[in-house]
Amino acid sequence: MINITFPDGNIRQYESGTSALDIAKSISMGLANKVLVAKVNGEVRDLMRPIDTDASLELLTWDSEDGKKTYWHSSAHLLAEALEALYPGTKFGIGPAIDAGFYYDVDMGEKSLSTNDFAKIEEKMLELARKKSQYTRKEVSKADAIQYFTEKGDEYKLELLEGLNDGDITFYTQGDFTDLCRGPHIPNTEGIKAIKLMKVAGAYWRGDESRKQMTRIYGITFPKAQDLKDHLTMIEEALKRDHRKLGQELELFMFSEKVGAGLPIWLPRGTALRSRLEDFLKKEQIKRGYQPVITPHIANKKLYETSGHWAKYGADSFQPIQTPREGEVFLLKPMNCPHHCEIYGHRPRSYKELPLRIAEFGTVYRYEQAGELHGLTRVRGFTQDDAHLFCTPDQLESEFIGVVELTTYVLKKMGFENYTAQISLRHQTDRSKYIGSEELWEQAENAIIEATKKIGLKTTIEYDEAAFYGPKLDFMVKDALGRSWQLGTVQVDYNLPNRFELEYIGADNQPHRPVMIHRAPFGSMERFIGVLTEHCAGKFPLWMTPDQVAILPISDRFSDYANGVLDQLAEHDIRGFVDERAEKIGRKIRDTELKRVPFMLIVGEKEVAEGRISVRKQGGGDKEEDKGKGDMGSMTIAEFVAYFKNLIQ
RNA sequence: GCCAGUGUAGCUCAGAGGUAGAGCAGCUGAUUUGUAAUCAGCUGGUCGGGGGUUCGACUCCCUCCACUGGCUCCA
Repeated sequence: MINITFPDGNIRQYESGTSALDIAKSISMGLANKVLVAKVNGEVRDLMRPIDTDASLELLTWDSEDGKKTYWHSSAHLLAEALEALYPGTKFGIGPAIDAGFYYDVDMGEKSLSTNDFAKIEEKMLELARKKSQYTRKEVSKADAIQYFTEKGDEYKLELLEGLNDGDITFYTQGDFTDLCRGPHIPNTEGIKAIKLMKVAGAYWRGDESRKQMTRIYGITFPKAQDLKDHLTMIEEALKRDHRKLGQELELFMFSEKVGAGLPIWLPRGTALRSRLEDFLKKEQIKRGYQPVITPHIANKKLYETSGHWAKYGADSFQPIQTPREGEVFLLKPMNCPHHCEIYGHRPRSYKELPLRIAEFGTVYRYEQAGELHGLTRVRGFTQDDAHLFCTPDQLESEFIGVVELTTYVLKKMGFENYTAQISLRHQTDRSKYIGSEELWEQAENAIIEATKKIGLKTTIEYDEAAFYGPKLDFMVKDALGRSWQLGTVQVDYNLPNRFELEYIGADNQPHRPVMIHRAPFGSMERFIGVLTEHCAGKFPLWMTPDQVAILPISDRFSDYANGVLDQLAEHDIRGFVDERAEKIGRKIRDTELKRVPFMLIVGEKEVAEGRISVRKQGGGDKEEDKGKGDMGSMTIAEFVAYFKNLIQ
């Protein structure tokens, strides 16, 4: 007999060799029907596998992350089975579960798959699912595995096998499809009821651009049709928050083919918003001892030869600017740091003036690949809220911590709670992409790791995400569709001070090399505002929103009174406009709601007579159930100003 | 840059080998209005650019550009 411990601490005895599914059945048939996979001593395993030692057991259903992942991974196998049935000769790469669904990378030879083929594949998958095929696990020797895939002619699986040890190899079979797979899987295909293929994409084999591009098919499945429906509705809702859509509707920014791809143009309302963010940070930086500077948008090529940017990115950048003078070459500024290094180095520096913090809202230009451009979040010309801190090695930690605190403060002030602080380190083995000595890199990496530990910042570690001159601490935030973007960044750099031969005279009267911190709390104004827009669905925090109030006269007889109200509010730094159109009040309210103006002040006969305003708060959006919820009744102007000020703090 | 898709009026979209349509927006007029769309009339498009096939192309083919979703990249 074996002792099985359940998550609630309960212990029950079973015969050795009992499967998790049997155990589930012993508890209730309802559970047995729902359970997808088991967690045995912390390891996720097939339900059918016998348990032969004392163990802790968790029975995972659709409600758990691991349950969903297993279900989706099994769905990927079902997709593969369907593809093999419909397109014989298809070769298979990998087919994992992802955050929402799964994909399979396949090589279909000459066949070019498009979304038009989806219906047919989905139908096939459903047909196969209804056969209730078991997912059966089989341990195979490496030799047998190689033989199987050699006969099948699947070179991708053979390549995957190369990386596996004999004795460690398992096959899973459901229906007519057998796959090399570690598992685990759900018991059978019966529970896969709702299937939707989402998109096709090219994906390089093993993520390597130099290798074959395979066809990646994304899909998602659910146990109930309603779940799929809800999922699709959720995506639709998310698309309404897309900053590209809202940016157009709210007239924040635009693009023009004539100006060029990836070059955002800020409209008046967007500029107002952006300026407010800039002013906020500028003020904060002054408080914290930063000195604003301004540097030009182009610089001599020599500057970037010194910094290393020319060697690293020159060929893939906007190409050099020639002048009438032969041999004279300028580049559009891709980064501000070389300029700031020049500022540091323009005269001898004493340890007494360190840390030196110089800040610039610096606009930079990078030739991002055409397929990469994306609204405001990936552009070719953007403004970094950049600063460079030059300090002694002793000051590094406290400066670093100060910068992290500023960044988290800014994020909080903007209403971002769900960000990840990611330590971006070098590639674990390939060191060819970086400049600088091993020793300096280690120093920089340790500095980041130690400092974040010290302030108790929760971090994740990602390899192969460092800048070419140093490691980074990146603040990652997700957009409406769950895509992750880097906003704020803090980077410790020992390399550029070397390349620019920066020095300070220490207390010992000897020259020393400063350490440099690059940092940008927003990251770039463009990306930040893009992601911010999606987070608040266009309803920006009151203090930064372009128009805070709209004054809506019931008819033009009350225009004078309305304008008087506007003037009075302006005296209290409350900004807005009067809607003097000859429209009904319902119309004015609707238009104002769509513009996401936080407050509507309605004035008519009654208000004029009493010297008051009727206040309506912006509703929850264009939804029926949110309508009519915002009426706050009547106030005096002074009451409204007090209420408003209190909201802003 | 690569794979797949899209491109019709300012916006959202319909249409289609015989020369383009709706709603909203805009303009004009009427309406003076009480918490999410007042009514009427009018204007508006070399159907993304270029090339080809055809008696005829917005429609079919090629190519370029832009955009969308991924991949790779991201100082």
